[in-house]
Amino acid sequence: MPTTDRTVQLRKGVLELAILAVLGREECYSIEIIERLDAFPALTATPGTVYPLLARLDKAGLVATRWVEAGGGPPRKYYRLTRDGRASLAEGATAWAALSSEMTEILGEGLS
Amino acid sequence: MPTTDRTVQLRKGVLELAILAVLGREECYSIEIIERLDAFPALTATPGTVYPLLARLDKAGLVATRWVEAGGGPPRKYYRLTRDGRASLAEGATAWAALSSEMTEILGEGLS
DNA sequence: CCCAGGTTCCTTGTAGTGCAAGGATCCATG
DNA sequence: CATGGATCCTTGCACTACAAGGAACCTGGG
Repeated sequence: MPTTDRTVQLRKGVLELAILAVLGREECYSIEIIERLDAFPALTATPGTVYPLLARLDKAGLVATRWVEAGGGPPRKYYRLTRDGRASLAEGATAWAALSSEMTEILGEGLS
Repeated sequence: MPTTDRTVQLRKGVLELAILAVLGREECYSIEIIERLDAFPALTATPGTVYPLLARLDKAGLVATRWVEAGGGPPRKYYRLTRDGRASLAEGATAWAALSSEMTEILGEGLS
């Protein structure tokens, strides 16, 4: 699915939550995160989107990082959730559930 | 539910679709739209958000407007969906369904 | 007659987000 | 040593949500 203008707008603010979810499962470095997201067509993101977002999460204390040497390339910066990050993920999942359920309802009414 | 920073971000781009859905059910004027949205806590919007959004929809040809005299106040500007607006609502509903299903999946994986 | 208040419309300025484009660094290989 | 791949990051633009505030219209009381 191409990145239409609509999906661009729909995804605003959602990517942060998606990235927290990816990191909730496993510690990852940036390009790994991008690849995991790429498995979900509606959540595909480019480095230009992901890097600033990770920097924001780091600054906010939701993720922590460590450098890991990698054979055949520069070291990789691994990101993992902090305690605050896990709490934020849980909160976000709740907020998402509410939004999702209300959108389903209003869309059901409107499409009649 | 207060308008936390998270819900603000989650809603980006979603309000347009919600408004199209409201208008899909019935022709409304601005304040009526705001009231309908207010019935959904995660979708509450202020006039400062809704007016520019309606202007964008009008400019894009997704809605059409007409003035209706109202006793006890200034005339009301009623908005209704155009054919393009209905098509956009249908497209948006599809995009939303995809996003929603993928978010549910990735959140399920991440919250383990 | 007029002004106070409710209803409706709209604009402006700020902060936050997604993204394309491009640049910098490190390592292995030829 | 130069080329290429992998990894990291920054900059600038367009778009969105929102708070704050302003303008026009009508009714009803003094």
